[in-house]
Amino acid sequence: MDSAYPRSLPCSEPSDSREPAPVPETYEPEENSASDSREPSPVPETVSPLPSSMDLLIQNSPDSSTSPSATLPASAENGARKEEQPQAKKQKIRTVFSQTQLCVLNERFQRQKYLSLQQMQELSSILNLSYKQIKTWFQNQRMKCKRWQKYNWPKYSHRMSQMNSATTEYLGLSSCHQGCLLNTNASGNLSIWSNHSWTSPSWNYPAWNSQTWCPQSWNNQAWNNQAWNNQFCGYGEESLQPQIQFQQNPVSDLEASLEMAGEAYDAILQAPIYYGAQQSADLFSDFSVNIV
DNA sequence: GTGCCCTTTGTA
DNA sequence: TACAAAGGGCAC
Repeated sequence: MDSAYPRSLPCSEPSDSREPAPVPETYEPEENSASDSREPSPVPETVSPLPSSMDLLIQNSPDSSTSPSATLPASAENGARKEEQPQAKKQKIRTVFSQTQLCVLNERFQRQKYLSLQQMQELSSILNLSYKQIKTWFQNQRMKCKRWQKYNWPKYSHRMSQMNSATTEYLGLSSCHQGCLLNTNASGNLSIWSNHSWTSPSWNYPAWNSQTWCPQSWNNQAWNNQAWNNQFCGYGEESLQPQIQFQQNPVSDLEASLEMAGEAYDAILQAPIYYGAQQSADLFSDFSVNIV
């Protein structure tokens, strides 16, 4: 039944939803080719916030859709190159993004649902992910948002006037498995609070149970003002586990990376622009997040 | 021709 | 069961 979502969604897709795409995505095939000039670093084993070793493989993850010949990355590269058996379906590798990666991605997504090629590349290099992964992630996030809105927003638009009940309900259905907070305290420490494994007793969409962490960057007023706020307001700090903490060096690796990007981190600092001064104050005060 | 949307696949 | 990635169709 929900097999077909309207092409124009409530998710307020930017008119330029077609992704600026200054450059054709044809790079994909090359993704694993030597001409990876675009891919900052196919991902070497340099940094690795990556939780799973698989990630390294993905970096070269070929885009079968465009290049059937592009096959197994790294591991198989041993010359074995499973030589794309015409019909050999490439094995899927499920990437498990790290908290850090998710935080940055989410932060970015909150601000921008569509990234240009360059922006994605930036992110990919910062996070040590492939462009394709970034792209896919954003794609998935957009879809998640759409579905979330489609299935849940109506309810909230309804309760707009009933903030309290909306809060309760939202908390009941929001499961931010991937959510996390970047906590920059007064002392300059940056920590990431993750809220893993929150369950959602009452989620409406089957496939959505827990993979939804929907950002507030939608033009949707109701969402901006309520849902997002509520998403966090209800979570006591006890439910937030510090996943990463950069205690001594204010300029942690992550922070440094973000600064290099000049965007992601900036996004954090600019968070208030999404809410009103008051809203952001309320929102963050609940978590003792002091943005300096 | 290229990229997005949506569905399906398949691993963790 | 969650969710990243592949597959297919469609719009521009």
